[in-house]
Parts: sequence; structure tokens; C-alpha cells
Amino acid sequence: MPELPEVEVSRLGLAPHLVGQKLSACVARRADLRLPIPQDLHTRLVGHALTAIARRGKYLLFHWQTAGGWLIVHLGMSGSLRLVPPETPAGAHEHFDLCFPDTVMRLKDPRRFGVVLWQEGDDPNAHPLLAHLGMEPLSPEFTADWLTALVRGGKSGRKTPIKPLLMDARLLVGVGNIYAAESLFRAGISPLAPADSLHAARLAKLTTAIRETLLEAIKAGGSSVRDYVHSDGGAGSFQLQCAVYDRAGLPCLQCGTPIRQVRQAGRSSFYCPRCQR
DNA sequence: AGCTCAACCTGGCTGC
DNA sequence: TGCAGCCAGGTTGAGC
Repeated sequence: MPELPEVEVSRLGLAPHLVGQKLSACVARRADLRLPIPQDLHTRLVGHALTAIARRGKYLLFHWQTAGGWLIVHLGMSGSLRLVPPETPAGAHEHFDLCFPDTVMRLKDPRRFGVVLWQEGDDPNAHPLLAHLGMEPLSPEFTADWLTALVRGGKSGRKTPIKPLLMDARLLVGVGNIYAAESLFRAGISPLAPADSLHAARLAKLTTAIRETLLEAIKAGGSSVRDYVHSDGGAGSFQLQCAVYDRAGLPCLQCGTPIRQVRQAGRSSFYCPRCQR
């Protein structure tokens, strides 16, 4: 589930309940997810108050100022976080807890592609997994000029299809398979279009489309933030209507042409062959 | 340098 | 009903 909007919605839902609270326990029910879970988190963090929850790309960053570092959480493909009452028994695939006096933040991740890490010091971006991350699409620096320079970059421009380029976290963070597809539809650009074949005006449109798609998804999730964080069902509560993603063979909402599905860089892409060129 | 692909896991759906 | 096969919202490192 988790692309940038889902991570941001989680952050918005968790922060009011957790920031300022003192940690009473930290529980890891297994030694690793995609990577090992640091074993000394309990010792490091118990008794310290959570200072803030930030986000970089799809990473959630829990700042512990008095403990002198950051707890880094990535939800992978199947991860979700929710708040449960203390003493709630952990169910299947619920691998990690941050326990506070009044509530427990519980990480569930069936596929275990997620990550729980510790970064010492003031700068979470010093962590090797964060150090090479690209542009934040919701930052003011994400502009048509930036994207144009990116696709024109290198010796001869980037020939790669635009969709895998958008999903390359070293270039641009937070845009996964769903939002790449939806943004390209909104911009009227085929996912197959070679990146450097797109003129500035179309890239400007794409920049806007990406920002708007992400913001609308956050807003849609935001209206149900409490449900998301508190519900047992968890991740299902996002209301965003997809125009193309997972709609292979169904009529385009704009022109009625059947939505086409192709494979790019090992991932499914969905697009309208008439609306997107 | 730039791009594609396999691998990491489990669960859910489809089709025989 | 059972089971094999395939697919899934991410990321990394290897290989071409």
C-alpha cells in the first residue's frame, strides 16, 4: 500500500497521539524484516520522549532528541502502522511495537519487506539508505525546470521510459506504481514515452499532475486518518479513485477506450492508449 | 552510465 | 475442495 501519501497520512495520524510521550517499552518480535532490527532500541529509548515524526520519501523518521538519534521505519510493500490499546495481544505478522503509557504503535508487515533502523545523531539523512534519495515531489524545489533538467541530463538525455524514471527513488522519491500511473494519466503522457522525448510544456504538466495527485491522495486519506490509524482493517480506508491503475480492459473514464496493461521494468503499467501519448 | 532483472517474503486470487 | 501458478503498492545489488 504505502507510497508517499499513505506514509504521510500515517505520519499525520500518529504524530498527535505520540509526540511528547515517553516510551515505556520497545518490542521486536523477530530479529529482522528486510534488514535486521537493532536489538538495543529498548535500552536506548525507554524513558525518552518522542520529539517529532518526520518523513523522507517513503521513510518515517521518529526523532528522539534526548536519546540522540532517529528511529527509521519503512513500510515496504505490505506494512502498516496503527495505534492499539496497551496490552492488546499481537496478531500474525505484527512484528514491532513502540509502547507508550496510553497507547501502542504497532507495525504489521506480512511480506516483511519493511525496515526498522536506528540512525545516531542529528541528521537522519546520514543513514546509507536515505543518503542517496532524490527530490521530494511536494517540496518547492520540485519544478518543471528541475524535471526538464533531469530528463535532459547526462550526455545524451535519458532515453528510459518516463514511468520507471519517475519511480527511481534516487531521482524522485515517494512516487510508486499507482501514483506514477495516475499522474501520467492526468498529464496525458504515455508511460512508454522516452523521457527525453517530452517537451518542456508536457513536463510542466507532469510536474503539476504529480503534485496534485499526491496531495489529493493525502487529502482523501486524511479525511479518514483516524480510521486508518485505529481500525483493525487498517490499510483499506483510502478513498482515492484510480483512473487507470488496476483497470486493465475497463473503459477509460475520459474517452471509453479500454485501458491497456503492459510490463515495464518488471512492474505492471496501466494507461489509456488514446488519452496518453 | 544507464537500464533491466532477480531476489527478498507472504497472502490472495484464478483456473484447472 | 485442493492445489499450482501467478500476481502484488518497494528497494537493492548484480549483470548486461
